[in-house]
Amino acid sequence: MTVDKNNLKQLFPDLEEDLYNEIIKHGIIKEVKAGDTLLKVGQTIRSTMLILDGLVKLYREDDEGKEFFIYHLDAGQACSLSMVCAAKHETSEVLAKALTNATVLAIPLGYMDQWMSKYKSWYQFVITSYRNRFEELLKTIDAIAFKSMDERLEFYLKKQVEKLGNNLKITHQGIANDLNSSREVISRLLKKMEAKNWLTIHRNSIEWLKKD
Amino acid sequence: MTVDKNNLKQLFPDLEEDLYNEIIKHGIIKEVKAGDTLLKVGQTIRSTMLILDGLVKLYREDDEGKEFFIYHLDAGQACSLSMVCAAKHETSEVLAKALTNATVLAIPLGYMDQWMSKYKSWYQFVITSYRNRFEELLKTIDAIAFKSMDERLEFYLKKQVEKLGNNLKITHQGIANDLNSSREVISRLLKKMEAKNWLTIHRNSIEWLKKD
DNA sequence: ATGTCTGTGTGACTTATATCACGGTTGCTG
DNA sequence: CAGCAACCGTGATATAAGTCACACAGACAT
Repeated sequence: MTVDKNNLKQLFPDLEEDLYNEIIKHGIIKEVKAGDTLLKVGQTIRSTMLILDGLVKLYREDDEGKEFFIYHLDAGQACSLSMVCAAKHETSEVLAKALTNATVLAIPLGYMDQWMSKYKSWYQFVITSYRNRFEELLKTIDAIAFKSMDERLEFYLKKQVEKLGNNLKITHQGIANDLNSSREVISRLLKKMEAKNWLTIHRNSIEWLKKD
Repeated sequence: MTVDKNNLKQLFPDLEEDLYNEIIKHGIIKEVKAGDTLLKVGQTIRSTMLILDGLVKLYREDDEGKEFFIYHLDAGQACSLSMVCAAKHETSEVLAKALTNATVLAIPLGYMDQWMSKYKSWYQFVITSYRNRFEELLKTIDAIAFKSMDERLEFYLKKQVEKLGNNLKITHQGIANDLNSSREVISRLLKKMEAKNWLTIHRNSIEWLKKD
């Protein structure tokens, strides 16, 4: 995949003309396959990443390697963490995995700083990015602090449907991992939701029916 | 309380000379009393806040008004959320309360933008602030996603001790609220910790003994 | 078709946490 | 001092979630 200016404008509107040119000039395109790890916990970050295509999943990892899903990044978004870490030459605190084949644009960290003072739109973009990620994190906290498993499951499925469509190719075990629960619990809860006609369960997939 | 440059330099090192002058010139000092609310959920934010003195507690609120503690801000820190919200004229997502009497410096949001491109040190400060808050949030997520109540309580008490000293003036109910648990549970867990000589329980206060 | 692997369904059980219902203590206030 | 309110301790019980054990079903290779 290649990037041209129109392409960029669609994904990242409201940037300055010159900035698009710079991005095209200095950004390094990377293609990753579904399932690939984009960012490991503890990895030093040398560039900011803009998602051009595909869907990326962010996880938090615990000591024993259990992966807790925190949020998605999709085309037109930036990995705020990579921004902030990059700016301080620090290491990653999260795990990022491509859920689908994806294309990302890596911006070497030098430009990040430079553009920040040179282009007001870049500064706006970074700040907005941050705010959005922060909000996602707060929503995640709400879910685990205040909600029970069935509500969290509903919330989770809705997020998936929003990004991936009504037909989710996912296993019960996969959901359990993302929510840091266990397969049996998820299976039983899904059963209840099926009884309420919110969804239908198939092998290796779930079809979401509920509207609102 | 008033601010002079030396004062500022101690609290916020590594900023440019001119920037200190601007901060003093344009910042508005606000004194708040212990227990006061600095920021309500849903409130529109018009300025960025720098904490000059005292300790502020940040909460996330649920639909029924339950308050879940997320992190502290103390002197020398900035409310990142106020920064990001300010930049977009948006409303607050969190609740901030002064735990002690506190002094904050409000920077009208216009300067926030201006300084961002004018002073590299300001940009660095904002980004660093962000990163730190983000990390706190991730730690909070770790705690609730992966840990059990006793571990969370320990983690919580340690954070309090770090900020407030070994003698915590707090009730069991207060802790329960912060952790979104119930008084009885906290009482019982504290009992166990007392048996392990980690702390001693007094009426209205807890004395932390554990070293490491 | 046979075996094997992965995904799913389900009952029985354990455990952590929440809730209920008390009773006791401290300390303030009229 | 009486009375009240806030704080704390504790047993009984309820509930949600996690764990264990096992059975079964579809997919796929040999």
